[in-house]
Amino acid sequence: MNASATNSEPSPSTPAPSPPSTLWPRAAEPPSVEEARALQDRLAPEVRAEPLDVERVGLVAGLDVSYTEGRLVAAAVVLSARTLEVVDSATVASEPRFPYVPGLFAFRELPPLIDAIDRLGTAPDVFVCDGFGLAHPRRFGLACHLGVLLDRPTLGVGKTPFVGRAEPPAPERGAWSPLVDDGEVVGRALRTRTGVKPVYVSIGHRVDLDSATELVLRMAPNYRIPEPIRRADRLSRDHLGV
DNA sequence: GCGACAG
DNA sequence: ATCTTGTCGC
Repeated sequence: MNASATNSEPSPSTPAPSPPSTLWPRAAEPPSVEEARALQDRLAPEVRAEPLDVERVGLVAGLDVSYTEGRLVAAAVVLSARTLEVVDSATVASEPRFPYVPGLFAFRELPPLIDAIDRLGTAPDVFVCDGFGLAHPRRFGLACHLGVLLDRPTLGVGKTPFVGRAEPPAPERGAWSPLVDDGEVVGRALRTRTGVKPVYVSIGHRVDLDSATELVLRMAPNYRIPEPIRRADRLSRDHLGV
């Protein structure tokens, strides 16, 4: 549609290249910090919140990345939503190609995570990310980015607050309070274990906050961190040799 | 301008 | 993320 919207140097005889930043992370070069923020602003309107029938979710994927001196291992672990048993998994070893910059987490972890997901032999119904989705300065955290990229349901689970504020939920498991940023509800502080500090849930794409909350609670019957993420964390760490 | 800042 | 021991509590 907007074929002339991209400003680039005149290229005399080169076939029109597709817009590189739009295709990221398939693009060869990582974007600059400025380009990365602009890309988030451009893609944020694509995010859709819609109800997800949690009863009918069969497979849930957990994603995480572990690091050690210039190396990283990304892991994707697929669990049966009903039994929480691992039915599939994949890892990929690589090197960080983008620094850790708060707000640009996806540009660091998405490339290896995509690779790991590509190596799966199953098609998960939902992807659970270690981090945030809508609860992000530009409303486009890692979980949103992955969801829009795959056009699949995604959600984020963070261990510490990033943006917004939430009252402490009641101490019982299942209790939650809205996570509000700039007058907007961007997620929930959710108690997955009675008497233990909450996790922070936000939608990524193609789920709504109620569905996300229900799913996270279901995936975390015994520990604070949802089982898919726990397994991905362990797998990536083991594969790294730490 | 200063501090805060997912993992 | 990672660097790190013991310790309080169910």
